Amino acid sequence: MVKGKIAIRKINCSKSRQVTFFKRRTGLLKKAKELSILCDAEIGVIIFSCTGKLYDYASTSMNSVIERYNKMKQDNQQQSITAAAIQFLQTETESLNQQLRCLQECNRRLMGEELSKLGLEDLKNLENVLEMGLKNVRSRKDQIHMEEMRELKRKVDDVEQENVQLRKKLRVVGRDHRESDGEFFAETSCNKERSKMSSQAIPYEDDMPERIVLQLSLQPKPYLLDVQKAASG
Amino acid sequence: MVKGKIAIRKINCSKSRQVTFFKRRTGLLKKAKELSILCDAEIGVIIFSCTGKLYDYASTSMNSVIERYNKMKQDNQQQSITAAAIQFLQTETESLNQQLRCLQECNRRLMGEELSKLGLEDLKNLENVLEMGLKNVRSRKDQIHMEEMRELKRKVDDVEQENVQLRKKLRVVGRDHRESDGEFFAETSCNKERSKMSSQAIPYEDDMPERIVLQLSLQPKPYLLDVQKAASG
DNA sequence: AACTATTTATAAGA
DNA sequence: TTCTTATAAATAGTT
Repeated sequence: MVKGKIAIRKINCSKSRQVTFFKRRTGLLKKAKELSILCDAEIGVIIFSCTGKLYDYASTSMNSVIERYNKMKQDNQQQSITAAAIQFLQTETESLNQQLRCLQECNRRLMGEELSKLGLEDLKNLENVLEMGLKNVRSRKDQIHMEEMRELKRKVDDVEQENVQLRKKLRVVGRDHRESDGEFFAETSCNKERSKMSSQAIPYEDDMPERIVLQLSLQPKPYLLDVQKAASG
Repeated sequence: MVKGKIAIRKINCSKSRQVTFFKRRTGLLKKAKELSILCDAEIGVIIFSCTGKLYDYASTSMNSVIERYNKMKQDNQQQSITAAAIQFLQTETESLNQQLRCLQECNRRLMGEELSKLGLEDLKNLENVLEMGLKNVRSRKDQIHMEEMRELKRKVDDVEQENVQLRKKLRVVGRDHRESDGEFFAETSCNKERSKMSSQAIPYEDDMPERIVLQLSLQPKPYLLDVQKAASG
């Protein structure tokens, strides 16, 4: 615009660009200031250089300007969306806390705690639920025992089969080599015992723990503490 | 500043101020645009006229400019705080959901569901917890029964006391009035029966429900659905 | 950063 | 608001 006007397009020469940026930036901010004073306007100017440096001017304060701008643009993201997000998250958090408290109460009752507020009808229901749960747990436990037994029985059978085969082979080899020991191929008492065991169920070993511990490994304590904190906070 | 330069102070004449505002505002926005293009800068200009009208320019978008500005000013309210709030709430929500899932799993197991993943050791613990819970529930039930019984017994005693008093009074009144019926004051068979009952425990009426309903009134279904939704969303 | 030739911006008036 | 015009300001290119 002076001494030969320039085209308004990005200045390629980095050095010139830097100088022009300095001059025009100064000019722009000066003009902004003058306008705000002359016309009693609230003005904010934000400039980021291509190197990322920030230059700004605000007649009042940038926060005031931005806030006013956001207020004016009702459909604005900057505020409306974040406000909505906060609202949503707050509601969700509240609801989750409520749900947690409810579940916790339920849990405690299932563990036989805090029963004083319950009426007879509730207690009867609770008793039924617990009985059913206990039945299921025991049933599942028995199932696991049965499976383990089946597995063991299968193994014993396998080993016995192998035993029979080995004995046959030994007999053949022994005949070829003219054995001298007549006892060699007789069944040992140990073998007799095993073959008896394999033909009937292995007895159920009921190793119940000494006394009840009211802390399930599936519900660790630290977790419960966190819940308490979150619910009260 | 032409045809006689002006001082940079608020223009008193409303008309002039308005005209100057128009001219300079146009100029400022033009300069801002040119600077952004020439020097590849990100620029945002926000102008509020003294009448409250908004004029703005942003080389990219005002949200982008404001966001970048806020990011640069770490100590800013506009975003840092809301961003932190959102961050916090999101973390909290996540944690609460996690806790809910955990508690739900625990709850289901206490109700004898989803046991397939548990090992023998877990099942034993669970069984113990359920036994203990059941014991507590039954104990509480008995306690309530006992209280009710005590209450009833007390009432019976009271009524009997009253009865005795009434009988005494009647005897006095009867004597005064020369009664003719000798049977009048004898104990009735009903009275005899009652006095016997009051001196011993009322039999425990075990009205167990027909069959188990796996839904506790203290854990309503709609609530569980909500939890599922929240956990999966 | 300073100089200066010019272009721009714009105050005042219409 | 827009146009005109005289003139102040801004600034591109150079030193």
